[in-house]
Amino acid sequence: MTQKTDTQNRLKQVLAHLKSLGKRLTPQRIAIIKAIIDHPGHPTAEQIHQAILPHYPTVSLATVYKTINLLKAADEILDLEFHDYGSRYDARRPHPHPHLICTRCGVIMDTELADIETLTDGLARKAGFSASSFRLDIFGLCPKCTQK
Amino acid sequence: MTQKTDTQNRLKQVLAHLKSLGKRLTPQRIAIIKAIIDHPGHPTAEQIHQAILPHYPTVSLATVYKTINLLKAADEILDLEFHDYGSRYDARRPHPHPHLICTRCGVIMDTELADIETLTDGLARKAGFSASSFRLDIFGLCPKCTQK
DNA sequence: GTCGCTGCAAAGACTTTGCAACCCG
DNA sequence: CGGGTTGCAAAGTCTTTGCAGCGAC
Repeated sequence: MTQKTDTQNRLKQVLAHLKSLGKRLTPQRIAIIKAIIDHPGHPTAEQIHQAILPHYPTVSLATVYKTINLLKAADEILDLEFHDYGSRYDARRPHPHPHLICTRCGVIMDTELADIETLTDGLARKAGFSASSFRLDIFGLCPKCTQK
Repeated sequence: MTQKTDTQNRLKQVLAHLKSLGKRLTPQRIAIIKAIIDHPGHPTAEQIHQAILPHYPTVSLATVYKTINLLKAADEILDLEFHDYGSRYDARRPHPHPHLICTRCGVIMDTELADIETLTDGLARKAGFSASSFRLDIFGLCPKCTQK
């Protein structure tokens, strides 16, 4: 219930932002963005495409990529580029946050670390950098795979 | 001087490890590994290849990739996979460490953070993960690009 | 009605693979 | 000498791009 209204609000938020940027809200875009936000995990472009096909059988994978790039330009999506697990997207929480990746089953979990930006900013400043973003991936075994 | 013996020692260390794994030390491999270690920055596969060609004109890019994968399997190289800046390699310091990446000029700098593994291990444990590795990239502007 | 967007197919960048010849140990 | 390694070319994966037609505003 709360879950549902959350994703609905997030969808409205993203669509409003795109509109304010002068972008057109085509049915394809709305369907793609909805699919990304509704996905419980961190879907690949292919998975997003598959989720939409039942509703819009003519939507092409190219349009999915174009929409993802649109969202990236608007800072409304997080693009996790893995060579081993493909590019994964997160439009629910576009703000950078650490991820835990299971090297056995490939599951990706979100985490939070309150002072992470203080830490990365400090590291950057020491070297004369001005930090604007970060990415922290922690690889290991998830609870299920640890047991086995 | 010290710099030179450092890279020489590192080269010997890597070669000894490969030998202990039963791998053959071909001239190509030695040249490739030396080129990666001698490179002051974080070279691409292409840059490694170019660095070797004057000495071994017949070495193919495929062999460079194969050797890189050999080093990865032996945990003797760090593979920084960027979509925007290509895959970059670091055979000097194969142990994971944070990197600073300039989003304007593309320079990649090494950093150290003493308690980083305590931090990542803690984050992982909270979620029931057992961490084995990590990657921390901090994006921003390098000192030179900040000035401009 | 305009001009951005879509869908198709083709191109593109990067990396891996198949295979015959080669050569390290 | 045997089997790992090399070099070439071809294949493979993922993503982007060109372009004609379409449709959101």
